[in-house]
Amino acid sequence: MAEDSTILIVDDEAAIRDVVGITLDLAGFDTIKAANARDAHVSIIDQKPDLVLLDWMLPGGSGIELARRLRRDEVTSNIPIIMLSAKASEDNKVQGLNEGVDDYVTKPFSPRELVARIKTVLRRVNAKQGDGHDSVLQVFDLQLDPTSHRVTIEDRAVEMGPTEFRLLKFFLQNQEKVFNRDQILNLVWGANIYLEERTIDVHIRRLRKALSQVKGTTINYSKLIQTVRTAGYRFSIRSA
Amino acid sequence: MAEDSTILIVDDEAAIRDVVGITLDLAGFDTIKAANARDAHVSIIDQKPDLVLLDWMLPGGSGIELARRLRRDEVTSNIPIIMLSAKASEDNKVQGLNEGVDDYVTKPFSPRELVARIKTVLRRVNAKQGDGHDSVLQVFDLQLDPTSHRVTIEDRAVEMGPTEFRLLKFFLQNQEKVFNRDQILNLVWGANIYLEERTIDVHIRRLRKALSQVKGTTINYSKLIQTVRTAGYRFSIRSA
DNA sequence: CAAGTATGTGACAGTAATGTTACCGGGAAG
DNA sequence: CTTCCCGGTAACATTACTGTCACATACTTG
Repeated sequence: MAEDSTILIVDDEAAIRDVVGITLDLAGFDTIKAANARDAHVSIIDQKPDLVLLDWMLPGGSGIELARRLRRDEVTSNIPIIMLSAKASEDNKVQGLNEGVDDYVTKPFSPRELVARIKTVLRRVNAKQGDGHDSVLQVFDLQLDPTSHRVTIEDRAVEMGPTEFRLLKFFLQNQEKVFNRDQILNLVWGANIYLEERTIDVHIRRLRKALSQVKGTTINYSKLIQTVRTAGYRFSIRSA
Repeated sequence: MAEDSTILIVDDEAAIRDVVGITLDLAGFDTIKAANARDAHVSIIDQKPDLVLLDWMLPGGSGIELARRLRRDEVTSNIPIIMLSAKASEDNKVQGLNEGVDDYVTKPFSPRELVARIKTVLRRVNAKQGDGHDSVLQVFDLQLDPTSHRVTIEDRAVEMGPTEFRLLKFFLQNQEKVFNRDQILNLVWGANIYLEERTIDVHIRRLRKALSQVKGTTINYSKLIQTVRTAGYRFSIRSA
């Protein structure tokens, strides 16, 4: 079995992150950590954990909010979520499960219980979908490898910042479809983040610039990112 | 998008109403205001706002009471509600969400956050209704794809401006029927906008020109847009 | 045919949307 | 602590679209 599954731990308290992290390490899981909803969302988009352990109480944006957002976005909608909470209230529980959360664990919990629940959820999910996971995304001679976090054109490395990487990955996974700035913000940056929409234009510019780095290619890869006036941006291999 | 949505602001403090009102005005929303639950209810019935911003604490009838009432009445039950509150307590939040409230914003909040949340809720609500709305519209070898925001004739791209795109989409959805300029103005440009009716003729011209871009087709697609003298325009396939 | 009305067409200027550059502040790395 | 990198923003530059006009053409009516 995939005991080397990666779990993202989202909690604002470092102590909890550490305790849970150690528990899961001992159980043979890989762990990533995030202290707030924004970082969590970035990590999820970026690293595609196999499961998210999500605290109900998060500063600057509740966990339930993030859960809802993850469910809505088709890229992240199949990542299972287990909610962590100090509250034993049935109301919360019902609310959480309604949001598409896979399970609900109340603090305090025993390590053994937590691990058991994680395994149960993973088994259930894996049974549903035989997953070919982080495969390399490719368009013509452009390759993006989520695992090694690397982009190449005709086997030559393309330098870009983390945000441009996530943006490109998003586009590669959602080609031929126009997204307005609002959608891009929500899907690439994450929920509960409030930025100027023009920020996107700048990152689009940076991404196009990065793709133009590699000279002498048959295809102008920066042209694949198309502006659709008043509508947003689109990644399309149809241009000529 | 329809940024001309109308928002009803319900708060007993005039200062808050003003601040929020200005914020939403700047974001391009229309606003109505109410100082208490009764006025709010009247305004909602009367003007059918697209969304209600509702203060938690209201004199003579709490906001949550109003929210509950709105949900119960079938006429108002699908109007989204965002609760405003000075209380940061999670309990309130959970209770609010259980009452069918769509989102919950605690004071103090940044204008940007408020606007973003409103947009998110509106998008979610709008998405629910119009999901079969995104199918490809086709007439002979002319295709208009709302998702990729693209028009093709025999798989070749047709360039046109945003207004021409909307116009063509409108015609494809309403074929064989004559519309006068007034109707076209209202249905394509939107209500409460005043333009010279002749403006439409110009856009019709531009659309016809765009459709003539693609040469060598069996069908002259620009001919499908027909002038009906003294009556308006009609999109009809009965002529080719 | 002439006059009157409706629509086609090309050009123009204001403006909205996007492209581009530069700067600042925060956080990580050393 | 300093340095460097990066993300977000603002300011400026550029592009593309919109709406209107003026004139041309077509149709209608008497």
